Amino acid sequence: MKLDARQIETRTQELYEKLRAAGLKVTLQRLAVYRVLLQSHGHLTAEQVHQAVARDNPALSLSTVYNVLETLVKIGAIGEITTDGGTKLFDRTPGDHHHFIDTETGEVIDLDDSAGVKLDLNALARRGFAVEGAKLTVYGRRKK
Amino acid sequence: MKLDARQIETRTQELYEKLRAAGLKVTLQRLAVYRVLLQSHGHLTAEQVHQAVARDNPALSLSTVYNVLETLVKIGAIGEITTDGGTKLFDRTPGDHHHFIDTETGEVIDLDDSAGVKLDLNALARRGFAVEGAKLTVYGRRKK
DNA sequence: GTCTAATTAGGAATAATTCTTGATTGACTA
DNA sequence: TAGTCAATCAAGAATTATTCCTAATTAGAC
Ligand SMILES: [Mn+2]
Ligand SMILES: [Mn+2]
Ligand SMILES: [Zn+2]
Ligand SMILES: [Zn+2]
Repeated sequence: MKLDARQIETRTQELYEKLRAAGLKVTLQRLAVYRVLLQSHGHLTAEQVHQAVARDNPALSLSTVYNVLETLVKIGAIGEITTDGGTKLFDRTPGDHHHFIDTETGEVIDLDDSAGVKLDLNALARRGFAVEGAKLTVYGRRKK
Repeated sequence: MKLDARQIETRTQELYEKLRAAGLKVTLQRLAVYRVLLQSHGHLTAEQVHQAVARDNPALSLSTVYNVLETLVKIGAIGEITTDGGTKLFDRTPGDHHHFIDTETGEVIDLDDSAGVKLDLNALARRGFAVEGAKLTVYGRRKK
């Protein structure tokens, strides 16, 4: 699912705020990398980000992409997930949320609250596990 | 949680059967690597397996450890998980199951059925997702 | 015991990520 | 608006986990 123009605008404003709040500079490189993620389907490798960024901005180096992505993760502007194969993906959406991975296409889809995943970890707490967070990955095929 | 001697014996028999069923040879290296995992707390990196194996078997090379682990995964004798940091861990227990990761110690603990995790994915199916499997990772601290 | 395909040891190759360093620049100041 | 400087960036080297390659060894069939 792609974001519409309005959502991208809102998220871009948020980036300015988060950078300022962290005392970091607003640079062309940070904006470019962030926008690539916002405009994507949601989950990209560093290399994919670099390629997409390079279309408009061929001078932006891969190590800068890594640098910027790390910074954006640190200030909570984006997220980061690691798939079973070990591939690291940068995630348009920060914060804990669940994923569906299509076993045929490899596509990664966010499962937000409306997706209807019911997860109850209360019994864990009663057994001495202090739960701080949880990540679920569902595998299968998306029909139609 | 470590396995007791009886469980290790049973699992070792299973390895013989799985290797035979797959038409593969029973080698000293395969037995040694498998036993290290059975005797561990459950989840080890390839390097940790190599170090543990090297105590009794210093000639067993790291590339053989990788080879053997891959074979054991392929025949379903062990499992493989990738943590959020990207670390690949080989898992004494094959098949889909959930994990708890202690955010303080890094320890990985299996959550079997008795742990009381309740997961309901039926609503997903109604929304066009054909579920084949699911992996949950819970983060937090184990008390006491 | 012989034979042969499977397996192993050792090292080279690969690939993703991180590190290092000198050049560049965003943002504050006057 | 220009000066200043710490923050940031580009480029490439280094690192590290994993995979690949190949000649020597060996399990298991006969
Ligand atoms: Mn997401
Ligand atoms: Mn397990
Ligand atoms: Zn996501
Ligand atoms: Zn496990």
